[in-house]
Amino acid sequence: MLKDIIDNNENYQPGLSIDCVIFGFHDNQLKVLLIKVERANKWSLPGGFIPVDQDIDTAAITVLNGRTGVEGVFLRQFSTFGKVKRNEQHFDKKALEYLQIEEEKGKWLMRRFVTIGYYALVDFSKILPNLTGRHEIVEWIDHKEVPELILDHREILDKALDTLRVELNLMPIGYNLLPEKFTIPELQKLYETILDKKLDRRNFLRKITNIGILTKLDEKKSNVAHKAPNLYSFDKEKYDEVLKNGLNQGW
Amino acid sequence: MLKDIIDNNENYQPGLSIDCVIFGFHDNQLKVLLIKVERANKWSLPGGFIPVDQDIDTAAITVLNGRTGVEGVFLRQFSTFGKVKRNEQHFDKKALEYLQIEEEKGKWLMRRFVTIGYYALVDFSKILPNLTGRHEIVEWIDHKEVPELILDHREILDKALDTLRVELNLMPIGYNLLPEKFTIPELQKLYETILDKKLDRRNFLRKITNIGILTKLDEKKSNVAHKAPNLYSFDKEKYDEVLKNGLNQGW
DNA sequence: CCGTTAATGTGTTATTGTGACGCAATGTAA
DNA sequence: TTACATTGCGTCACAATAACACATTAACGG
Repeated sequence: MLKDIIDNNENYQPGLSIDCVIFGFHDNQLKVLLIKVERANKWSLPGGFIPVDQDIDTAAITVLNGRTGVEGVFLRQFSTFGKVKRNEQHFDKKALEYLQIEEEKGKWLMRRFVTIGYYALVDFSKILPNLTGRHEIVEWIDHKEVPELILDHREILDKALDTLRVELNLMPIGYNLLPEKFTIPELQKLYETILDKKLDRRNFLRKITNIGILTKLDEKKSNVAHKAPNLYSFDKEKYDEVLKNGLNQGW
Repeated sequence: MLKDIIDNNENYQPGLSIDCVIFGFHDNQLKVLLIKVERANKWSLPGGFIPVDQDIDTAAITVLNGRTGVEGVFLRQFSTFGKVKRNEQHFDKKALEYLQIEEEKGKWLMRRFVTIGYYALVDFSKILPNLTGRHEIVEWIDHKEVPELILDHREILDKALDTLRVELNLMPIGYNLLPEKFTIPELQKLYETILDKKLDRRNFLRKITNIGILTKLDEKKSNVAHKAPNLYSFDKEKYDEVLKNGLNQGW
């Protein structure tokens, strides 16, 4: 796969790549989709290169799709990373040998790569991790327990999380991370997890319902301990409206 | 200049550039620094290429510095633009001929360029426009009267302005756009101009002073019609604190 | 079968923030 | 001196928010 790209490197944007931070929510944890290639001992963000005949946004969708299979999800460019030494010594001679890439062609990989960071919000329940079979492991990992990552991927992940926290105040986020039907406590847990702080149940309910994007369903969650919470869904139409205009007006 | 870069194109990041949207405030107008090269009939944002041995943020500072001469100003990356056709047919044969660039070397320029957008907030009074002398015109232009721009520079400018409007709600902006001493009405005009809407004088005063980043000086503006307004300055220390923590907490 | 337990749903109150506006103070110009 | 535009300060009603009290529900253990 990588070899194919290198061998036809004139078909790809040189010195430029895309890395995706894919967020999901499960078991009251904010998870990140990470991959590990067979030979490596560090994890990395799913990423890819940019065909010269594709918009960068399209290339990002391709990367996301290749890993998750889902379409039409929330995907947003958040920052571009280009420190001089960010991928220095990442592909050394040994690595090139292993990948069966000729030294001459390998030079394409050795230069400084600038990478464009995208973050995605996906419905955890709709994603099959490890759909691979190729020489890599794909796994959802709690954002608080992310192991050492290659290159500057840790920095990229942190920046994505920062951006997500800011955006949480500007737009309704839950829609993309939760299944169609969900409970208010679940939504609150999501907010608490992202913001890493406790919120008051009752005030949260009032605030979130006042936005006017939730539809209370005539249905309760079953098979739960204690009182069964009511189910809600997002009102897509009003949701899109709020998404367009933003939440906080400020001035 | 451009010829030098092309002739030594192996020293620059291929297919990647930087464009800066430089904002200034003067005469109650939000101005943008634009340039026009001699032969062209359209204006463009100041931009440049990225030396392979420079961080992209450093390269952006270089671009800004080359145009304005100021240092240590607010400069922030806001988005990266990479549509396939964004610079199609920008450098045609005629242009290359005019620039005395060989056709072979010119190919470096002909591919799709991805550009990283930065926006800067500078103190208008400290900038000398048209410090050039080279074959280009540098000019401050009211953001409401920006003429047709090359490529997708209009889109880049619009996005910068959108970002600025959002950031205005998240952090204190005025510090970078106004001279050291300023009046509340001036600051209000700045906000009104950026947001393109009228604000109530009295509520604005209350809100802006409550942030706690302004120091009321024992000095009034002189030589003005009507009542002389008081002068203020930013309390750098508190300003930095607020800048770090943000304004609106949200949740 | 019933009381315990740990959740959810609903309501109350005090405080703060915001929008809309009144009015006096100030300095320029006629 | 007066008219006038602009600044500075204050008031009021209302909305938003934080903190908290209490009733309701359903599983579970005895």
